[in-house]
Amino acid sequence: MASSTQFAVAIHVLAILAKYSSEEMIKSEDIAESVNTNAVVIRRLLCNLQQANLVVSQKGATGGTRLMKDAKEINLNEIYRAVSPGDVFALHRQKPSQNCPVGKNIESVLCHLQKDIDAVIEEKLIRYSLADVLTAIETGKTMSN
Amino acid sequence: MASSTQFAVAIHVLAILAKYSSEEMIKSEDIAESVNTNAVVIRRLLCNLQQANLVVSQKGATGGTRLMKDAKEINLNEIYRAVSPGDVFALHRQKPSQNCPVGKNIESVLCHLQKDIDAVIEEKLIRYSLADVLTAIETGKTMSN
DNA sequence: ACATTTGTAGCAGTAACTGTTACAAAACTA
DNA sequence: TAGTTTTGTAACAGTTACTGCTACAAATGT
Repeated sequence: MASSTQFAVAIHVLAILAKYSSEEMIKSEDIAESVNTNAVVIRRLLCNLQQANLVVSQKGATGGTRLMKDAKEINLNEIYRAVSPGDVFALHRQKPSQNCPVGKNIESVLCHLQKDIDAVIEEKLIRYSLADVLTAIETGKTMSN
Repeated sequence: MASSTQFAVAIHVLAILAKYSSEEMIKSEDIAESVNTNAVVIRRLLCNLQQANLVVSQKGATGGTRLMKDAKEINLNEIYRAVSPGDVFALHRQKPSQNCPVGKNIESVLCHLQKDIDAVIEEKLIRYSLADVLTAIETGKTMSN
């Protein structure tokens, strides 16, 4: 799976904002340096996070980005959904043969399974807050729910 | 995410084998027709399933593939691991800056989170058997654990 | 006016997966 | 033994998605 790094980077970005943005707006350039990527990649990601009402950005000379709410009030599921990394597994590319009893009905079963797995991921992620992540980063202890 | 269809196709293939292979070995060509893809794609997948001891194949004129154990004895986690669809989300491509306190420690936090999510998926999948899938396909009822 | 920063379009490079052809190896049939 | 069938595997083209980059308009403060 050529799965996306967006969720990982989003957590990284938000952790930086949680740690520093209460004092001043943080520039995409500075975030990019910590993440070790291009500033445009960060700005693209920040657009998604803005749409999810997790951060606010401001243009101009003194511009930058800050968290829109307290790190305790942001859970990892919100972040996950904000960057919409798609499903855990993909369904058939080509529609299965409708002549085969199995092919005819498997799609609906797989679709339900997909949602089922998605739900357990959500249940897990919702228990962790951005503040928990920051604590784990600062103390070196693992998160536990 | 360009995620793989392999898990979905694997379930499809195994459901066909569960339904039909007790009577005779099933050819990759016939499976491919139901899945609506090329026979080589199916054979590649069957190789993985063989390595996981889920199916047995035989070359030659009367060859084909059949399940290696009863559909009740195969759970979806075994199938998921057999086709190893990678992780739910990817970690950073480029190593984060080790000069930034967040960048320095985030990788280990994310890695733990990855394993954490992987574990809940496993817990969920392990509760469903291939027989459950076949029942859902044949009755139209959704699987519940 | 000028400098700075976000927002966004557009493109190249990379990586992964699917689909296809081709053919060797194995196993049965006659 | 010769011929047929099927798996196993290599090799390659096409597609898709993501990342990284350049460029520039729009906004904002000095």
